[in-house]
Amino acid sequence: MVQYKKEKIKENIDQAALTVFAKKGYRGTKISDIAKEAGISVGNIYRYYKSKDDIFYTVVPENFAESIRSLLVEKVSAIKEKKFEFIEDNNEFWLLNNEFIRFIVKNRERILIIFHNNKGTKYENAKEEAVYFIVRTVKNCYRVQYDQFVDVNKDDFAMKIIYENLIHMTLRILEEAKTVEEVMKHLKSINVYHMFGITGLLK
Amino acid sequence: MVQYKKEKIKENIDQAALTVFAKKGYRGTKISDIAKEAGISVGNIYRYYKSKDDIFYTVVPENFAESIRSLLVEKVSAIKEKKFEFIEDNNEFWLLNNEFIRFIVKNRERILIIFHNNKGTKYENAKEEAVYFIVRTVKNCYRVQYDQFVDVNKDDFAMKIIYENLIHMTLRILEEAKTVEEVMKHLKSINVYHMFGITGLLK
Amino acid sequence: MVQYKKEKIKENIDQAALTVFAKKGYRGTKISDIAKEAGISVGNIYRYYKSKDDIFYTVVPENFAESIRSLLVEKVSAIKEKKFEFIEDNNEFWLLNNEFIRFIVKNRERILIIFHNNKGTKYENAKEEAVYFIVRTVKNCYRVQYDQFVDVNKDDFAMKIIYENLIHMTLRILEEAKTVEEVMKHLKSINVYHMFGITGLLK
Amino acid sequence: MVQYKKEKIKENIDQAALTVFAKKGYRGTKISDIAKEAGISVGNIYRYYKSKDDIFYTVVPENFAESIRSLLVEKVSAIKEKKFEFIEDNNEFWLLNNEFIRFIVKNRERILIIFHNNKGTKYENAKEEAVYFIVRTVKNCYRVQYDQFVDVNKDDFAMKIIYENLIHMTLRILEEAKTVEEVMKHLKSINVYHMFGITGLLK
DNA sequence: AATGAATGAGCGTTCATTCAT
DNA sequence: CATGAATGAACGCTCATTCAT
Repeated sequence: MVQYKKEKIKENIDQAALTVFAKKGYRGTKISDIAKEAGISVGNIYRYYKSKDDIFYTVVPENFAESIRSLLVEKVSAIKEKKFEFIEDNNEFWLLNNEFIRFIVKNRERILIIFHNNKGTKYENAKEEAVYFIVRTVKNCYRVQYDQFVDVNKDDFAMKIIYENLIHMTLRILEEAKTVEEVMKHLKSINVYHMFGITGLLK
Repeated sequence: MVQYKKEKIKENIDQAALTVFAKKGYRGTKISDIAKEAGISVGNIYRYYKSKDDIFYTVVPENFAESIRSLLVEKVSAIKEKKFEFIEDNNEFWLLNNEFIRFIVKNRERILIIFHNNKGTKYENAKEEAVYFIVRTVKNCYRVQYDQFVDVNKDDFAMKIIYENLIHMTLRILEEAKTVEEVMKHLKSINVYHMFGITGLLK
Repeated sequence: MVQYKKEKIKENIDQAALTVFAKKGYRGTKISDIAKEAGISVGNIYRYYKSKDDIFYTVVPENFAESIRSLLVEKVSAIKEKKFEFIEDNNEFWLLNNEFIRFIVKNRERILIIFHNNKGTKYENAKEEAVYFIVRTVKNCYRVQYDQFVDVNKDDFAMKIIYENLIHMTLRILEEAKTVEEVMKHLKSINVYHMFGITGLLK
Repeated sequence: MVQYKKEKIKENIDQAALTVFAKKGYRGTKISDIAKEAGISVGNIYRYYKSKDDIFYTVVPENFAESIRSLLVEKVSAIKEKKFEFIEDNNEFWLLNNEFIRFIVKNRERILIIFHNNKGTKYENAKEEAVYFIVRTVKNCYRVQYDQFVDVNKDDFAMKIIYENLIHMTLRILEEAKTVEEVMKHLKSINVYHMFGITGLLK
């Protein structure tokens, strides 16, 4: 029972920390903000965590960041198997499957923190690294068109920017859309946009 | 000579401030960071500026932010006059003219600060406002297709995200490309990408 | 209990602030002086007050300064009603009534700060203004003698000095005498001195 | 010639220092204030003086403070020889002789600094000490009346206050009157006031 | 020798962390 | 255990003092 209560408080802190970190960023977040959000005292937080860093890397652990990276690898790799026609009539396209969406919606704060509000943390390069991997995968997937494009335009960097912003758009959707359905709808729109855009560009 | 030297130091501080503010944001920047970057002492900065705010709003003045806004208005409004065919064979398309590019390249840090690293400054809503305006203009430009799309998909938000990211991509290019030529090349790519994407989406 | 403690600390700070401000003046007072006098840490003061100014104008509020001014108006105006004979055999003379003395003794530091140690505060002109008012009142009271004296001696300034120093003597008494009785006794002496002096001068 | 010039600059600094110290007090005075007043550069001041303290105790030397004290001793002691009748028809009374007035007018800033604007300096107790001496002298002079008064009223402190304020009034006159004549005129008034006051009190 | 730009110690203030209750 | 008051290190800024020219 005591154990239960203790666990409950920890969860409150965790959720409060996620909320506040996602809203104000690491540096902009005061311990007192988290305490207020969690409905407990400042001092009590230190019964559960030994520092601001400890809270941060517990609620947004490095292995979660790696999971996201792996998931991205898996999802992006899956593109190879898909055909372009999927875009318009198939919801299974790219990232758009319920399981995945549910996952990112459930972990929206964590993801936003890792890729968006990461000033002062280890994740400052997270977005860059994710993009690097995605672009590499896309290269392999659309090798012919991609190489041709890059060869002709010498613009590997444009690809990087474009995929970085595909991530960015996804994050923005997570930031404002709260339900799986909403997120799904917006993601569909930006994926159509992206597929037409990237296909047109590589043509 | 003394005057020259003094002017030189001020320029050093300005450049150092731009560099550090663009990298660490307003709040993340310590006066000592700027001093170190400028190669002078902390106290000496206060011979040239009377506060951190003074430095910030001198190197990134509000009327510059307004210039950018006006320029965006002008540029985006110009879309109305253009036809889609311009995309592929005409460099005059959208933002792509030398004068404009040279301007944004010259002012890259300033622009990055206003739209990217603006926490704790008056510019916190700059990106949102710019996007709001652009979307409104685009609505008028592509009224029929736009209304149809939003009507069918109820996804005004996707449009907002897409244009926000058009800006974001431009900023990312500015962040990494240093020469007018590079910026121009990358901008062309992402504009082709965007035009195909938006046209495909609204179809 | 906690509430009690908190209130106690605030009172400690207030008293410490009054003591130190009265001794060293506003500018000469460091937050660390107040902290030391109050027996607490520097940072802790900021749990109770948000700035040095906040401390100052809380312990010496502007409306207190106005009360003093009003009280002086009232007391000095009362001179008109009194006759000179009161001097020697009547304690009701001028400022000398228990209620008033008790008030100024209770608020000794505050009064000293307002009229004596006011560099860098809103009260820099408090003494000058009080003197101006008193001289004006006295002029009306002793109009004939006063005009004659000033006319003959062209020495309005001497009157200003004399009343300024009547205030000054009162302040000095407050500075060193701690009890109502002591203050009363000394005030009586200086009032006798003053009445003989001013009467002799105007004769 | 160079020596002459150097001496001239030193005098400028001295005069500037006196002016500014008298106006703003020791702590309120910046080296740059003195430099500006002297019409030279900040750095140059350090060719003539090695610190702010050095300037201060050069322009207001401790032996000058002692001279003033001695002069007061001499002047106050002279009271013994005078009779009360001097008050009204004799300008030689007490401090009122040309030589003395000319001296204090000439050294007005120094005197004001020692007795008035002495926060943060060795002279913080100068006024108190001067008063102590004067009161002691007066005690001897008017021994009979004084002892009687103090005996009856137990108010040694009132005497202290009264003489302190005689000094204070003199200082205020020095502060605002610039010519020997003016100072003389005002001093006469306050001396009449004082003699009537003290005589009345001791009666 | 003169200038005024440069330095850094110190004060006011904030906030992560500790501790008395 | 929980609380929130207390602490002190660190940042923004000022100004006495030093130094390059």
